[in-house]
Amino acid sequence: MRTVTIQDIAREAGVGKSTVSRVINGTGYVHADTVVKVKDVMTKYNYQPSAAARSLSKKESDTIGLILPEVNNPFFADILKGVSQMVDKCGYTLILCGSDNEAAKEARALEAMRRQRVKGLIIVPANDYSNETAHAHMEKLLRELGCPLVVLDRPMLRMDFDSVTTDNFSGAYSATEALIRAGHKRIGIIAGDLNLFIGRERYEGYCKAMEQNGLAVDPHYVVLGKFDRQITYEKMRQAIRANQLPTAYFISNNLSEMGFLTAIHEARLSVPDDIAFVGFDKLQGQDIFNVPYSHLEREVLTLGSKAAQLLFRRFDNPERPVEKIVIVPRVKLLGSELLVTRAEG
Amino acid sequence: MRTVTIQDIAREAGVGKSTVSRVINGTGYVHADTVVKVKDVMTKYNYQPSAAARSLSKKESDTIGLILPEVNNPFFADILKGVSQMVDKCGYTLILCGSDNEAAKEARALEAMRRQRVKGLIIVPANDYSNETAHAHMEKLLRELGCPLVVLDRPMLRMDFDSVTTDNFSGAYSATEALIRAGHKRIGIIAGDLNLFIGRERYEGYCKAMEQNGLAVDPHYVVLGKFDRQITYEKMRQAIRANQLPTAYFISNNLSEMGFLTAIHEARLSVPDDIAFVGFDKLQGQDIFNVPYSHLEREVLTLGSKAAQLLFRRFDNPERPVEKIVIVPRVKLLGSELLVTRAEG
DNA sequence: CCTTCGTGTGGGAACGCTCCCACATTTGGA
DNA sequence: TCCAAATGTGGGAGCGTTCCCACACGAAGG
Repeated sequence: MRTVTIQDIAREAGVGKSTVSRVINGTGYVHADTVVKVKDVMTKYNYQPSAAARSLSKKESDTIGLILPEVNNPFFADILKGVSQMVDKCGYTLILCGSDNEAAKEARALEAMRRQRVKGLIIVPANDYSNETAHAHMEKLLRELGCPLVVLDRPMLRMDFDSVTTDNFSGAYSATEALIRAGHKRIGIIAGDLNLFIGRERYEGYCKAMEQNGLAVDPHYVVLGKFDRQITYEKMRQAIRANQLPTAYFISNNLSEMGFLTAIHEARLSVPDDIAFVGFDKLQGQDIFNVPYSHLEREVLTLGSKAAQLLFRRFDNPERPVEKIVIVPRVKLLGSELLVTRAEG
Repeated sequence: MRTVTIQDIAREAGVGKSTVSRVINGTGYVHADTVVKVKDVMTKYNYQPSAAARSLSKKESDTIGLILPEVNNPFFADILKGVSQMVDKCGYTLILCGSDNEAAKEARALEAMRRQRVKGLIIVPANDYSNETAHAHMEKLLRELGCPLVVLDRPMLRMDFDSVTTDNFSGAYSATEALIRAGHKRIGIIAGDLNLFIGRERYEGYCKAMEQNGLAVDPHYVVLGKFDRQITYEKMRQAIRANQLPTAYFISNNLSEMGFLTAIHEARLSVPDDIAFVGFDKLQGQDIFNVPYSHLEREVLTLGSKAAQLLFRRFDNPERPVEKIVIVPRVKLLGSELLVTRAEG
């Protein structure tokens, strides 16, 4: 039971394969009657043209590659959804690879994408390659790709690629400022991994907001959670036991937030009476509990679909100038009034 | 700047393209020196063979298709992770499509998979096709695929395909039984969509456990949440307002659980003192709150990787008998002692 | 009337691989 | 010593498309 080819369809319909090709692609002149006849035969044999043969012949595939650090992290899953929907809507096929945040796996994924001759690639880099050598290596890999590329979420320094990223600095700044406006003076930060670009940006946004408002950053209130749930949990336990808590925290990401909350609940501290906070991105299902879990909100699905759109726009016009879209997260206060009551002198 | 082909490599290395092909695939006889020479040239030119040309020639691709109802639902995201890792590990490339739980989109995804000539397909059906016509149509589509297939999570009746599914009946049964053993007599159910197979199975498991233990199913305690968060929330509000609560619930899935908890917290009821429950699948981050959120646990990542393994085993031996793996979820009680205190006379 | 253009159609080369076959060289056993 | 097997290599057909070119026909314009 061989798979049916364009030749089979042509023979059955009594036409040449060129005509069938024209019907499939809707190109050139074909008599209306012929179109009907050919389409009938295609339906009858349930024919689907081979993408491999087509892309070999056209020297161009209809696939879009996507490389994500972790496919089941809710944040990346949302990005995936956004990309997937847009890719699907525009008639492309999605090839997905996970890098598990490892440069080696990422390199392998890039090789797979090259073998597949993807028409375009969207990548959330495995890390931010702030190290010069690693950065140069990655840059080389991306250049070698030979297809349009969109860098998503994690910025790559100095790279003139299209990108969709978040304004981490201003996000952290406005989150911290919101706490200050609510009357807090002693504000801490659960910092992320300061070796990562986004970790530093968020830290600096926090510092700047403090400084601008005449508040000092107290090193005792800086918790190095490294974007990790377990680490954050342990550091927070320490801080609680040492009785070294500020009145509020800016928390650098959702995983740290989970570690933070676990420690807080364990110690039977209540939010925001004992401790207030604003987190970067919301926790899934946080709204179940009628507790004021303020956070920075960004349209994550939109991140993904915008990246895909950027790619398609580059297909249409390869010469257009590099476009860097920056998403500014908004502060969403779910318990602002409670925050105010916590204000100190 | 053309992409470099096997011919280019052959010319540069001073050998025939057949030899290069043998080096790439590690087949046949090639002199050790020649291997080194060819590999050097490939590295130098950063050559990657075209997957399209290869699969056209071999009449077989190295891609695996995956169709999921919702890519950003944490449950399916975990499945995706499991599949992705296994597919990657075995040197295949993953093509992903989302069906958004719509039969039409699913059919389009299947067409894409056929065009891509995927070597195998893993599918979580958009719905359970309990309707005869819909079922027959879907069955036809799957048969036409012409490649090995694994049905995942949602069983398709009467279909002799390899599959990995959950024993929903016994899961619901043991969850209900756990509540009974904890001393509860008045036990309700947040039922899922009873038009869906898994919804019915879970409902029947609950009924059976009640019956076997001499307890009656009180229709007042049957909440039809349809696996939907909002619907469950509203129905629960009603039940609370009408003061028609059992002492415990079996909850059919994680979305219902979210709706349930929202209503419970809103009414300031506490778990498990006012109301106890066991849910199907755990809520992400539920362990943040030191509250006894008992649930049915299943290794979701494993679901995905097992499906991939099943597929690969069928590649190795197309004639092997159909294998149906059934995962039995385990009851995980996080507050069993508290449940007991709630026991009635 | 012949030419030109618009419309409709078919054949063949090319895309970059794999795999079969042909052939050359070396090795080893009778 | 000779022949067969093992080792090593290259060429060409074929995979299923697209696309260029050739061609056929009728209508319109000179």
